This record gives sequence, structure tokens and C-alpha cells, in this order.
Amino acid sequence: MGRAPCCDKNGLKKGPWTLEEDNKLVTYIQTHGPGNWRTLPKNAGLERCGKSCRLRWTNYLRPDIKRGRFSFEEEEAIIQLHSVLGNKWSAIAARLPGRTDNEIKNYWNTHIRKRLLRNGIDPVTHTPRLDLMDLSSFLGSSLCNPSLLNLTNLLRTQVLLNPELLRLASTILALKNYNSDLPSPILPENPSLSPTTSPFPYQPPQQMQECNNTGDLLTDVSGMSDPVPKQGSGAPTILRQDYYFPELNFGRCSNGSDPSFPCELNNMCETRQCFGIDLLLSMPISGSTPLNSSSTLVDSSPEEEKGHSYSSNNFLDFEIPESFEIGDFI
DNA sequence: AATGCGGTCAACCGCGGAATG
DNA sequence: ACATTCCGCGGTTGACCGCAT
Repeated sequence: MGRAPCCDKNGLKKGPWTLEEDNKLVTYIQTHGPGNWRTLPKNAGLERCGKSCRLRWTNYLRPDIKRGRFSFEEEEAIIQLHSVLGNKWSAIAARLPGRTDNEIKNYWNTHIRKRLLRNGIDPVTHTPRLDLMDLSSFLGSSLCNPSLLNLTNLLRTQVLLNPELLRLASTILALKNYNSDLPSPILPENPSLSPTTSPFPYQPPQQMQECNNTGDLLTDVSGMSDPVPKQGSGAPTILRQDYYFPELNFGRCSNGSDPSFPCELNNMCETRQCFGIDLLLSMPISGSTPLNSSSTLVDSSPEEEKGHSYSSNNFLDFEIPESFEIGDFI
């Protein structure tokens, strides 16, 4: 047996609410409380469906609704909560006082989602989009990073099944090995333009450098005294990417053990090595294009957001340099 | 000035789960 | 246990607006 409609739709008004209707609804609820939404419209003298009344009240007329632009803190909270809760808008709204699920959902779809995509982040998984990733990073990291094993195996399967991917992977790996004495691999700016036949024979990925023990320094950040130095302190500012790779437990670059640091530092170390400094620098700022050693950072953020980078726990200010080289910290 | 286009967001729709009899 | 009702949620729609051409 089919479900009965929530209300008799004949003769009931739809569409935007008038001021008069708003006043009727507010007056009634302030006097009697919402009570039964089904019977409310009739009691309040409204020719609306109860569902429409509830929506109008909860999303617009409720007195505790905070209106206006989302703050950076709220935006960060939404991204964080979404990475954990997914599209559970009501659950997210419950943690943001004064904001409705509808408002958060709209804001996500119209602002945040687009910006994540622009920055090469998959808004569903909150990870870099695989189609923009450096394949060699995955292939080369499997021996070092157990958390990537499944994904790496999947990619390997795809590579074996797809000759085009096989050629691409072979080319990338060959270039990587060829440039192994460089501080960071220089990859073709556009892998699709790589030669379809590799000039180098395929070689299995080599064992990555052993990662340090928990609390050990990353070699390229030695000398840092502040885990997250502030701009102007004289120390380099490192863009954090724990938000961008939340499932990999990215964290601050630390020069000592941090008892409050929940992740496995080995993992962090390996992951940094696996993804490379170019991604670390480029993902939040210049979007999806992998940078090479001569790239120039371009801040494509909206004007009011320029010079900012998002992180999971705090909000950093930094100056965008005109240019940088791989391995640099800004 | 007219038109097209994309962005925004209030409102609607259908579904599923909880509550009730 | 089952049928029915109600509520809340997430996805989608469409009106409205500003901007570009």
C-alpha cells in the first residue's frame, strides 16, 4: 500500500513566502509552538502544506538562525566535518550553531565544492584527484607506506590491464629513475604528452629511503624550532596539508616528538616523501597542475582569500613568493 | 537596452526511519 | 507484527540576480 501524501495538495500554495504568511507562521509558533506540523497550517490560517511551514520555520524564520556570510572558521569546520561525516548536512549543522543544514548544503555546493575541485581535491574523498596524481608516487611508495598498499595494488592492476597506462607508468618511472640523483623528480608537465614508447626499459619501483623513527626530524626541515612557524618569525612557513590528505595523517612538520600528535610519524614521513614537495606546495594554491622546478606560484583564490591557506586546526597567513624551487619552504 | 549566462539560495520532492495505534 | 502517520533528511529545482556581451 502506497504512502499517503503528507497533505492535501489541492488548493495549497507553493513557491516563495509572502511577508504576511511569514508573520502568521511566526505569530502562531511564538504563541503555540510548532506542535503538529500537519495541523499547524490550518490552525495558523495558512494555505500551505505542513512540510512547507516546517521548512520555512527551520530554515528561515527561526530566531536563532545566524545569517550572513560564512566565516573562515565556519568554512574550515564544514570542510573538516564533511571529511568525517560526508553529506550528513544535519549532523554538520548540529555542530555549527545558527546555521541550517540547507544553508550549509547550499554553501558547500556553490562555494566549497568548487574551490576544492579547482585545487585538485576530490570533494567526496577529500584527497587529491587520482586523475591528477603523480602515478610514480603511488607506485614508488608501496614498499614504504602500508596505508597505500591497497590503492597501489589497484593502480598496478589497472596498469597491467591497460597498455596505455602501462606505457605512461613506464615512462614516468623511467624518468624518475633517470633523475634519481636530483632532489626531486622532474616530471613532464603534461604526462599525456609523454612519448608513448618509453626510451627506458621498465624497472620495478625501488625501495624508498627508510623513514625515520617516531619523533625524528625530516631531514629537510631540520633547524626548525617552531612546528608551525608564523610568518615574520624568521623561520620558514610550511604549508600544512593534513586537511588535504586527512586519511594519511599528515601533520605539522615537527623537529621533535609531539605527544599530542595522533598520527604515525613514519606514515607522515613516508607520505611527504611519496607525494613530494611540489604537491605539498602546489595543491592548496595553484590547483591541479603539478609544479616543476621552474614553476611560479599563482594564487588563484578570490581576492579576499588571497594569501591564505587552509589547514585542519588553524589558519595560516603567508606571503606567496614570486617563484620557488622544489625543496624550498615558503 | 536587450539578451544570455552562470551563480546563488529558498523551496520543493521523495524517501526512509521513528513513532504510534 | 503490521499498517499508518509524521518528521527529518538529502537531492534537486527554479526563480531571481548580477554581470558580460
